[in-house]
Amino acid sequence: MEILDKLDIAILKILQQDNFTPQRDIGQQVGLSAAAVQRRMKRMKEEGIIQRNISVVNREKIGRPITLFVEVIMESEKAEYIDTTKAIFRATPEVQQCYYVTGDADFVLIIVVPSMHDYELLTRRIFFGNDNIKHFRTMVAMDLVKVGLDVSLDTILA
Amino acid sequence: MEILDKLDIAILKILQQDNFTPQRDIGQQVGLSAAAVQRRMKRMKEEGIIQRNISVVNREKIGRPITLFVEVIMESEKAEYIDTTKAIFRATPEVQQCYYVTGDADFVLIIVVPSMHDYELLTRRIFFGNDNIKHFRTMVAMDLVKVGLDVSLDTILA
DNA sequence: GTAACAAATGAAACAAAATTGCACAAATAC
DNA sequence: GTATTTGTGCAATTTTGTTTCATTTGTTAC
Repeated sequence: MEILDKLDIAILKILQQDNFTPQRDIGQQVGLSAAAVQRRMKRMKEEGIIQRNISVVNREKIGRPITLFVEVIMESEKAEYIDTTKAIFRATPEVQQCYYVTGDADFVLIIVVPSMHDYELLTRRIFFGNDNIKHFRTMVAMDLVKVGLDVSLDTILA
Repeated sequence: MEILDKLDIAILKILQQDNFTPQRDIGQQVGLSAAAVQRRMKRMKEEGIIQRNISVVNREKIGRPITLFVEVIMESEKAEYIDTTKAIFRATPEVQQCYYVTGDADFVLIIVVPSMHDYELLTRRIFFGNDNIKHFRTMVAMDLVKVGLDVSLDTILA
């Protein structure tokens, strides 16, 4: 099976909000037994529909209050250089998210650091230390209006 | 208590990767009993250090393969207009993330949709339908190089 | 229509994990 | 020094997750 039915989606909606919800409670909400919920969760995990199960840590409370947006423009878009740069971003813990994009920029990064000073040091390491980077443009987040990895599950028919 | 010690951080590191790890296993890895792990998890949850516990759903597998970056520039930065716009973005399920930023743009959005056509329809609703939006600039993600909400916990002393 | 089959389910038994109570040890306050 | 607070491990208890199995549901073949 590869397709999701309404029950799967109802389960995912709950797990996307709180994956510590007991299977019994989920079952009650969606109209299934706990065993059925458990089997569906297992299947969706195996099929990769549920990618990960994680705790989200509050960045402010642990001393990383600065969130930054960075657009990176490369000198050359040769696959080799791009791949090297991807690997660097992937390996840098302060880079929370990295997207390779079309449009005005080549990469878009979300960076989380303790202070602007730390960001400055980071730029020296990962931007100025990389000859293939032509230019980068930084924006500082003032308000984390909405942060999550939720996917809207409303209009799914599949 | 408000401060995190080394054990808390070790626990968070594990939970950030996989919050289904049994407390017993966590305890073994960090050198605590399961009960102690459980108490620390409870405390961190209550203090908001652990913000949420969630499942991450694979966007491709459920028919939402398009990820977009949008920079939004407002006509006016009056608090009233900004707040209204924040509320709209917050309430739009396709808007997965929204940051209010300084710099060239006012908002940065990450949007997840089934197709470019759906994006076009969305832009009509949330951008063209909003007089306070002067301009927006879209970039299309070709590769989700790194996606997560992880916060680097390496250099914490606190 | 009905027989045969496959897939998914619920209930119950079972296993594993989380939670709580309690006594004790370390650190802090007085 | 003693009292107090805080955190701990262990063990008992409770809750949750997992497996088993008989039944139901839905489908296909005849």
